[in-house]
Amino acid sequence: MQKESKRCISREDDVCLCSIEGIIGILSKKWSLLIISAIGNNHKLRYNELEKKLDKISPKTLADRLKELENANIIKRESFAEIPPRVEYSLTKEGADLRKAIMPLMRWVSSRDGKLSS
Amino acid sequence: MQKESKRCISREDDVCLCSIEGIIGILSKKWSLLIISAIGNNHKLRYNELEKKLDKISPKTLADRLKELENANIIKRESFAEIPPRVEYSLTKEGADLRKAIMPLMRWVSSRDGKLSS
DNA sequence: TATTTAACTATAAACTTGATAGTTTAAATA
DNA sequence: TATTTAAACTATCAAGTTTATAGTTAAATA
Repeated sequence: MQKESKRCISREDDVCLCSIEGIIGILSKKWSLLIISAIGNNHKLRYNELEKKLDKISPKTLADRLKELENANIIKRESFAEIPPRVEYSLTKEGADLRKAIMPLMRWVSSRDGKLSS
Repeated sequence: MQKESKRCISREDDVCLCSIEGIIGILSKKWSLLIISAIGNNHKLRYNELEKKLDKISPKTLADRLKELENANIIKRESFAEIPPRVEYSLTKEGADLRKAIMPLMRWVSSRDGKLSS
């Protein structure tokens, strides 16, 4: 009861009982939403395909975010023992659900950014 | 054409043409989504009501995010010449649209965090 | 032996966020 | 009269995150 209200954004409305310590803290990091969208839109992506699509991300940040999202069970990493090595990232079931949940946001963002740049 | 593809997450799918330089960069900062949700869920909130609802945010970060969201035309700031001073934050029309776009995400987040903490 | 390529790792600088104390204003209180 | 009170911040420095850039690893090939 009281434990819950501490981490509530609102008591009247149950839209959000989330704390920054949870998954929202990961999604609020720079690049997370774009990484999830990119992988989702392309079904599978390799590390350097992501690097290109996400124009300007640093390799450290990309590697850190991928690990974090993998640990959170949002994305899956598959590596193939080839030379040069090949690693493919895709969304898990949970990641695909999350992607659906962020699509309205991404649409809103692209329509707004579109308006400005057109 | 080429200008667009540089900042595209995907060319096949128009769900996201957004770059981290735009509004997504602001929304990807820590606390932004929770601030927008909190204000939206409560219609209007004062600075220190936000501070309490957003348990653990620092005053600097809250002040910075509020200014940034105000500049981006997501929230509106109204101050009243009283002692002690009163300032109320609410969503603009654009902010309200954004909030609608974020609701599926917030619901997904709270159902997932809920599972973990129950 | 040197080269090639994907997928990172290492490191130091730049930028963002956090913790804590302090500022401002004027009415209410001691 | 001096002190207290309260909201909405600002100032400052420490801590954490992101960037830029160079380097590592592996094995087939020139």
